Amino acid sequence: MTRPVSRKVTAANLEVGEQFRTWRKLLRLTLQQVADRAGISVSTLRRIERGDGGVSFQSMLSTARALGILESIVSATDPYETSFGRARADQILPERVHS
Amino acid sequence: MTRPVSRKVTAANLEVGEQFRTWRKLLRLTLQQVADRAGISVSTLRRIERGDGGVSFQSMLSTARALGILESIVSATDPYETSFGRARADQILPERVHS
DNA sequence: TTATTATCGTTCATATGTGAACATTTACAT
DNA sequence: ATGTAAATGTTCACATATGAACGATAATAA
Repeated sequence: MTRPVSRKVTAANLEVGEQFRTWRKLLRLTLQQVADRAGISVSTLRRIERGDGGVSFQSMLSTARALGILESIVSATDPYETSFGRARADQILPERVHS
Repeated sequence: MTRPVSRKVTAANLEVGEQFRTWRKLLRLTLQQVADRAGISVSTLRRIERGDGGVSFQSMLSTARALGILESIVSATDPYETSFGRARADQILPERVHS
């Protein structure tokens, strides 16, 4: 990444990290337990919760799965979940691109 | 990442990549345009859309911001957006951890 | 208190993501 | 059909994420 990361992105990264930590606490799991379930190291999980930029998206998704919120993330990026996406899709896209 | 990534995570990664691409098409933007707005290279953006594992979370968030769906992702991971999170939070957590 | 566990903050070697450049193929408009 | 822009798929040097190990601190229980 050549260009410095925008503040909004940094803030989002930080917030997601805190939310992951909150999820873990709600589930009464330790860093070790979640790391094991996610298949990542405790080091990386701590980086995630710290909002440390640069953690791989895979590690994030694996952690999300370990916390039971993977589907939630996937739906959040689905254009067809928004009125804008549904409205524009019919005009622009020939057909649904994803299932 | 020592342990192989789970199939569900791989599928999620793939799906998010497709969705990002759909968003870009809906907005009638080229790879170059989105990459510029996100502050990442076209190479990385292509890896994202391809669902190529291992792209940094920062790059994903930067791209999400360029597509206008950053907030959507952040709320997707918010425990307080779920009934479970709200219900358990009062019992377990002393106070809200994040704003 | 003491013991036990969890979390934190380092450092370091290794693995891997990143950006750039190139040629090639596809898509789109005229 | 022809020309132009976009997308693709390599390769490569460089930057950086990853996992492990260490000690220190904090939290929890006995």
